[in-house]
Amino acid sequence: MTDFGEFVRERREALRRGDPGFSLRRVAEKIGVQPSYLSKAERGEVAPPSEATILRLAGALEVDGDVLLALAGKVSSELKEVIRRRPQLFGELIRGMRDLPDHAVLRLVREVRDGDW
Amino acid sequence: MTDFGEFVRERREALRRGDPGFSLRRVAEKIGVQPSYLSKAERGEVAPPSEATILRLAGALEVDGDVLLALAGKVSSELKEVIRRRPQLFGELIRGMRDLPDHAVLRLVREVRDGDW
DNA sequence: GATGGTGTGTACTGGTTAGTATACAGGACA
DNA sequence: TGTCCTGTATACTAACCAGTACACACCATC
Repeated sequence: MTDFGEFVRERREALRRGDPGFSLRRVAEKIGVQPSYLSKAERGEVAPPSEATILRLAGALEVDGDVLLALAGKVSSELKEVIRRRPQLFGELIRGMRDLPDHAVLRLVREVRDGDW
Repeated sequence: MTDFGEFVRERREALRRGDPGFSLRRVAEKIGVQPSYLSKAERGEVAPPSEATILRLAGALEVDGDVLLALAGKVSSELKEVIRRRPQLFGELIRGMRDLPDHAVLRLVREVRDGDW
């Protein structure tokens, strides 16, 4: 699960090349944690932060929240909430899509988005 | 979140009307927990059990695992795993389906099931 | 009236989560 | 040379999680 840390560090350093405001300390301050904690999280020395902290971090680093959560081995509680409301429906749907290729999933995404419901 | 407990108790008592093997003690034994713990879980005095225990309980009571997990405020880690693999795709899909009526979701379920991929 | 079943109350626990607080060493630059 | 910034090491913690262990009181019924 240290993909999370690697990703964050690389993303932050990349941003920092263009803006010194992305030092570890400044980002830590922006998202409201101790610099030592962010340091350890980036190096995978501690488990990834909580969902709330990850989402603030995603905001600060301008990356997709769901992606950063996934790298941390988590799923947004917003998505879980949707599933929890209709568990059998979403359970079957998601299990059914497990092995579908990306393009097939994407087709459904679009079908839903441009929904003719 | 005591819907979980109520549901379990009612389901168990219903089953017990036809089969005395569904006493609290016997079910607890079957799923491998202490009777006092199952008692408290049924009355909502403790938080719902872990995912693994809930799934064994669902098996013992012959109910859908996803449904019982949902009543416990959880989502199967199997489903989370599917989402975690393609977070942006599934993130958008699920968010997009949040407010769709059941029949629309069901249509997609069928579309996936009878997949013409 | 003991035995065996039922559910429940009380007390405790080891491990995990999500961090804080503080001190430290190295480099830039004035 | 001092001071300011960088990242990191060390030590600690309050709250929560997922239970266990055991004793208790209440019924049946033999």
